[in-house]
Amino acid sequence: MKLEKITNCGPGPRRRYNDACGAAHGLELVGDRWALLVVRELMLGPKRFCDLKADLPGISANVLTQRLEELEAVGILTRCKLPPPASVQVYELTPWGYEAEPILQVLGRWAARSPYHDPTLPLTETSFLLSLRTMLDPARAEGLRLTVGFRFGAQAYTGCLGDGQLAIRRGEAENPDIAFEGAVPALVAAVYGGQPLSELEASGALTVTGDRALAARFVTLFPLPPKVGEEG
Amino acid sequence: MKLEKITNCGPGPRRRYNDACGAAHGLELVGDRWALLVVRELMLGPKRFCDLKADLPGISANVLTQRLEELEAVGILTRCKLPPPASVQVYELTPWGYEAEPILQVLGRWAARSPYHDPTLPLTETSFLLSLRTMLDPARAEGLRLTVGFRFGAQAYTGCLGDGQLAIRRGEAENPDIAFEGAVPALVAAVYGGQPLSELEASGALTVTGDRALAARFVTLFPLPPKVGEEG
DNA sequence: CGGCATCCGGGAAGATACTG
DNA sequence: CAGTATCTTCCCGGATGCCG
Repeated sequence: MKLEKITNCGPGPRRRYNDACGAAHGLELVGDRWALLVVRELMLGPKRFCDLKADLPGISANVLTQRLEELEAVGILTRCKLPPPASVQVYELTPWGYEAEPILQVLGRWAARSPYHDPTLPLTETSFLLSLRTMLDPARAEGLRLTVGFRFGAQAYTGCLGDGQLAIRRGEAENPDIAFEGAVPALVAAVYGGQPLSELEASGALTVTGDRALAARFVTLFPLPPKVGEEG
Repeated sequence: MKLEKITNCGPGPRRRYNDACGAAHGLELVGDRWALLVVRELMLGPKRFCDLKADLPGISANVLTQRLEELEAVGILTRCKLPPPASVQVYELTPWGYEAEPILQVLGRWAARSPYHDPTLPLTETSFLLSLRTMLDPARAEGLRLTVGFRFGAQAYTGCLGDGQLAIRRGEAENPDIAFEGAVPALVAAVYGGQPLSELEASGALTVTGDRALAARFVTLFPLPPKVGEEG
């Protein structure tokens, strides 16, 4: 039963598009419901089944199982065991899987202009950090080099800004120029809501350490595109 | 019943992702089966229902109706009547809808590296011409300015290459530097298969007019990305 | 003929319970 | 924790028919 699934890579003949267009093939690869969001959640590094399930509220275990099988069968991710003593099974994107990030970026940038986009919905740590990479304005970041630490509860991330790009990895920053600690919605308010850092700190939602003027500038580097109908 | 559909824009609550991530919202907008391919087929200008259905082999009339309703409800396309004497109803992308082209490009470029991509499947005129825009290598086109005519049976298209970009519109070219006439697969063979124009002309599959040396250079401007596993 | 509604079968998605 | 089994619901795709 599992062997059958692996041998027919991708959807059955019924669900193929029979179209040489690359975009059509892309939809066969990651166009199934939840598939691209699974890829998104793995974009900052491997995760285990339960964390994926927790970070994709609404997905059911059997659908997640099926998507992971399909994405593995076509070479977008691999199932691997962490070395002892962890020895847990995790799912990790292949190099080609990591190359899917521009899909998330272009789709996200375009959809952010939608009148029906609701930015008040919940956001995972991964998708917030990826959104920073997406929305970073290279012009505003011109000539700026810095290391930034993020801490959301237990998990820490490190961002390195330079050459108009923002690299992000899991783990504590070594000697960050600035660091943020708090929940995702607080950082969203600062970066996308334009709420002053001082207010968020006063309310206890966010803790900022390091060069505070630099932090205030950092959160302005990520302009949202104008909504449809507004000038732009 | 139709009003219900229009008032709940996008999928029902069950099928929403409940995720503020732009990519997730993008999937709610164009993530349904066939939706993005409908957008693709409209990318070079408005089309009528029957032509859409013919250009998307496999889609059924009711699904096409449903996708057109949904895409109209969220503002990606509009249903409009051509002026008399044509007076036919056509579907046309909104300006925001046309801005979805980079999604097709990024998805297509990424999926072209897939080991399972089958370039021998049929390709519509629209998706072939869009693929030229996608795959154009600005470095190879450096300093090149030309007008190119395409004719596939009844329909003609005009391409304008300049500044490392290729603009394409429907209609006969005025004074093209080069022109191709034939079926899509013949042009595919020339551009992506590396088959010499002379061979294709000898077999009668393709007719080339204008500056033949320029035509031979033109078809080399669209390199395919390396497959996964090959260097690149 | 173009556009759309209706009905039906198959299959994918979703929810829940259960197992190694 | 990492899935599997089962059941239900809903969507997709095909066929048919209505109506302008």
